[in-house]
Amino acid sequence: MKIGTVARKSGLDAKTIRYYESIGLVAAPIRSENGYRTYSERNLEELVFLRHARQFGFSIEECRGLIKLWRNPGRRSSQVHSLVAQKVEVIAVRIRELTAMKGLLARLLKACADDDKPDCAILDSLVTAH
Amino acid sequence: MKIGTVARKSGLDAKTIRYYESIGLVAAPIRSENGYRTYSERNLEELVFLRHARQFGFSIEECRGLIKLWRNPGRRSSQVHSLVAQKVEVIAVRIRELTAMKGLLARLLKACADDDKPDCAILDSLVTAH
DNA sequence: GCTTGACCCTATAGTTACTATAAGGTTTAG
DNA sequence: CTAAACCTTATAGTAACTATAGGGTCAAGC
Repeated sequence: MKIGTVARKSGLDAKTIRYYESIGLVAAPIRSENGYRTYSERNLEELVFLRHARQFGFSIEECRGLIKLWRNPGRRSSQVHSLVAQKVEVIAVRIRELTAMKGLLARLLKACADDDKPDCAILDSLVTAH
Repeated sequence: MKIGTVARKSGLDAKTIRYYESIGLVAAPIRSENGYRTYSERNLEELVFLRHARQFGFSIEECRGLIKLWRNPGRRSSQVHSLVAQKVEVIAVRIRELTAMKGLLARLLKACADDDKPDCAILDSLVTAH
């Protein structure tokens, strides 16, 4: 399989795949005579794994850890559980932050006249406190 | 006021203030004889405005627009209203995305045995589909 | 007069996770 | 034979800082 094919099958961009290789997140695949990267099914599987992990919000460095666990038969499922539980907590915090932000902005929106005059409660709020 | 003082008063880091100046987001303040930046109350007000706008999730470029509006007596409050309404929508989308992510991860957490054995439903899910 | 510590300055590189660009080589369909 | 669709590398750009190196300034205390 050439890079375009694994790109389509894995759902990752070819450039992203080369990038992952350049930072050592995935092993370099073998090359065909003309220098093209040639991927195996196992390579593809790894890329799919990475796409999913990234979609779940894991950073590249966290993905490194996940792959290590995945490749390690001596792992304990509790290790994975703990990683994911932590991630859920981080996401929950971010959601709370964004919800608060949205609430404040929505309040400002209501206070703003939304007309042709320059007076604007939103700008006023930004100058003073929130 | 020297940079350390406006930093404390505005809630921005001194480095951030220099950075904002370097990208032209705020005007360069006058310098004292020894080359130190000297800030006026108006400078401080602008930095406070920026901190608030950034906290509300506006990008640097959006902040540029907000400051322009703020400084423009011929503005219409509807212009500001529209900018903020758009931002609220973006935040709402992000919250929905994160909520979906969190839901999926929480489901995986429940499926994982969380014990000393290597078998892990989370890793399995990452390999196949989500 | 000298040191110490808290300031201030600039310039440059690093961060995250790609994305874009330049400038080329290869393969395949018509 | 050529044009499109691939593939290659190396380098720079993105957002919004943050860190580092390597220095200058200033006030207080001995």
